[in-house]
Amino acid sequence: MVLIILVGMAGYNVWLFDVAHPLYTGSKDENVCLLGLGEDGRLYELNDHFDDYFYVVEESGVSSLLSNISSEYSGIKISRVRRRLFGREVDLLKISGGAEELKRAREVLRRRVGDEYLYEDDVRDTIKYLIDNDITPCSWYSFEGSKVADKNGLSIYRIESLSRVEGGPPLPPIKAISVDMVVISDFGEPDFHRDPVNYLAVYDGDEYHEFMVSGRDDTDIIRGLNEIVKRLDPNVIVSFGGNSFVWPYLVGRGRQLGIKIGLGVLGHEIHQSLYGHFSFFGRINIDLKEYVDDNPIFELKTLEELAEYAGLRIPSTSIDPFSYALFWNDRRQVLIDYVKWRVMAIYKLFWELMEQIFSLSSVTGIPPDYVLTASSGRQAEQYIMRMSRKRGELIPKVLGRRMRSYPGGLVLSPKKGVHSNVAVIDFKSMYPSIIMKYNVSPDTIVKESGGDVDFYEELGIGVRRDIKGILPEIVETLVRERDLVRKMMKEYPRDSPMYKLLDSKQRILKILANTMYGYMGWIAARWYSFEGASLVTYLGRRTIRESIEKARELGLNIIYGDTDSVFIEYDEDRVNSLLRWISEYLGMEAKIDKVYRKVLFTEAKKRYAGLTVDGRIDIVGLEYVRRDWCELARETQYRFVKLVLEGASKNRLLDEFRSIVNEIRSGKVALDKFVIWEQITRDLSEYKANAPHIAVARALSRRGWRIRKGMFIGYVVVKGEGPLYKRSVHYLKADMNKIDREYYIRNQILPVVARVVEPIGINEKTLLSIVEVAGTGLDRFFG
DNA sequence: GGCTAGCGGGG
DNA sequence: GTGTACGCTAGCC
Repeated sequence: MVLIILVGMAGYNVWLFDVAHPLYTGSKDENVCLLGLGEDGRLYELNDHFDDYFYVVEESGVSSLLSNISSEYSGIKISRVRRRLFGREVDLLKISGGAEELKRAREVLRRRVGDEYLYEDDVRDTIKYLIDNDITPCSWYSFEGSKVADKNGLSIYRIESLSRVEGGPPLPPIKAISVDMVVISDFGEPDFHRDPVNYLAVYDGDEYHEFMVSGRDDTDIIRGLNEIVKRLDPNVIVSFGGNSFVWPYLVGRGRQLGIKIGLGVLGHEIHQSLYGHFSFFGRINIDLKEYVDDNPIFELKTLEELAEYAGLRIPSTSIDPFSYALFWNDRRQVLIDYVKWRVMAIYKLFWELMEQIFSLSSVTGIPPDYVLTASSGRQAEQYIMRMSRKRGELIPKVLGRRMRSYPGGLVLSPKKGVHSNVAVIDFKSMYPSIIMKYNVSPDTIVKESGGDVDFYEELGIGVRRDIKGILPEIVETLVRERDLVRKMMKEYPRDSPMYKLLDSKQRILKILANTMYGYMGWIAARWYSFEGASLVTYLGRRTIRESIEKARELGLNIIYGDTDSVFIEYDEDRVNSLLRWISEYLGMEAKIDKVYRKVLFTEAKKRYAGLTVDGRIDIVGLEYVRRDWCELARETQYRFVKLVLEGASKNRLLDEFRSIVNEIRSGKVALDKFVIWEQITRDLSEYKANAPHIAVARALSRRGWRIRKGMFIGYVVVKGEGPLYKRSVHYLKADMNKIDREYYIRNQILPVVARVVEPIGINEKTLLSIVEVAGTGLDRFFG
């Protein structure tokens, strides 16, 4: 890019959303392009030239190799540069040139010198282009350039200058459509080689468009999709499960029928790209399944859960994909109505979540097209890559590491029982604070003491003080940015689009700061540091231990503690002096997070229930919050927690237990309350043990279903002989009359109730005796 | 009873 | 494919 303004050039504001290789160019040297939307919603392709490059460490023989390479490939340029790598200066040769020559040069060097001497050859040119020019997606830029062409709604320019614009509108006008479909098979999993798309639905916010299979011929569906996308010309195509199912199926189906899936601008064919996401040229592909998949508030990762969370209407009938074939054959209209609900919900959810997705993209620098596909580790890494460039540091490589684990947070054994008036003290962003305060970073870690180094003898790890590490700098930047964004938010009404955008942004900045420690301890991270991660947790343990010692010294009664929190019997003055001490002597910030009027602990760590001063019930770690217990058990535990915290008598609790046992035996409890959900976490062939959900998954697999990692298997236990895995059946195949109610009473209800009543003196045997006599008619003589 | 496999949620 | 600590059930000997 040059900064000369030529006569006859246009200058516009664009909201950039992607980087790619151009579809149309005015000259051969235009090899990258930015895609953006104007303030009027017009689509721009902004072409530019970018010389890709990589670095090589100057080892013996490299120079002669390079002179051979440069004489063989005329486009190659070589220059000497100095960069930093993990805080140390290194001299390197920078090799740049056209894609083809560069690829050949890389191959020669990899073979002859070794991969470990090359740097940034493993970073995509489009990514480097964004980073080197400090361009972040989902942000406004003003560009100047000359027009190359105008193609049916796509304006193509050659960029001459580009500069960031602050204070523009939150977003340009955006057109979105949602897509969902029905595919079925006579035998388990639909296969695109064989099974047509039966039904496809598109919603544009105004009209519902549907396409129906004709016999077993779905060519009109595939063509219809191409045509409707061309006609509606959306900027965003949103789906739920697009990257994992809809797009690969449609691409496969199109190949089978000899029809291109031309959903990109000007009919450009969709293709698979980074992290496996599908890319439509000029349009943003958003798959909302990826949003729920890495958000722990969603238990089963369904569209219904997401819709409920956003306050949308939930359909009266939800249909599991396992039952699509059944409904298609017997109750087709019900299925079609359900898909109609889905596609409309997907559309509405995009507008609800749009700000979050675009903020995540603008903060991390990953285009919105695959920012949700990228794992949180990759999101953090992309952010670090930008910062490293600004600091003149190389992007390191991931080579030769072995798995090692290190100790984590400190957890105290709780004092069993029900405690009154307990304050929960926690450290504000403990790990990010430690990273900043102690300068812990992959580039500051040393193994020897001496010089300007803080040395930790217990670990044999030191930290340089002469430079500020990249992670501390990043965390500081994130914290500072967040403060700024929070200040800006105050200038907008709470329901304005700008407020929503800024609120999403500040949340993402916080999440990103909290991710940095985990990132550093992740073996696949470019900036992996085993020592750095170990030091962070070590300092965390030291901080909490010292705080607990001080609290005891002050005469406070410690009930429990975990990693960055301490539960203390609340004595306002002494707790306040503890907080002051933490601030003054440890240089860390701690606060009272909440106060429990009552809190119940068993002997176990990481499991408790509390009643807060404002009347809310918190349940942590207990079965109530776990999906691998049936809903009946979870609800029952909640009732007992509430009773115990409210001070119910033992007799009252025993009566309650008796009545639940009787209710289950009466057969009045609905089937879905007995379903236990468990996740498939690996390939079915890798399981060594016989577990119920695996046995059920294997049965589904035999019936033709592809069991993928991440799927949830819902099953119930039925009457019969032998181990559980031999009498567990998929919930859709279960018969209400065959439910083993005694199993549920003894192995689901009894333990979860016992857990929360034992601390107040009711033992499991007492409950068991109720199970054994209740319903026999003798129970009224006992208790 | 002692051990392992597997899972999920917490900080 | 961010991290470690932990509790618990079921299967198996």
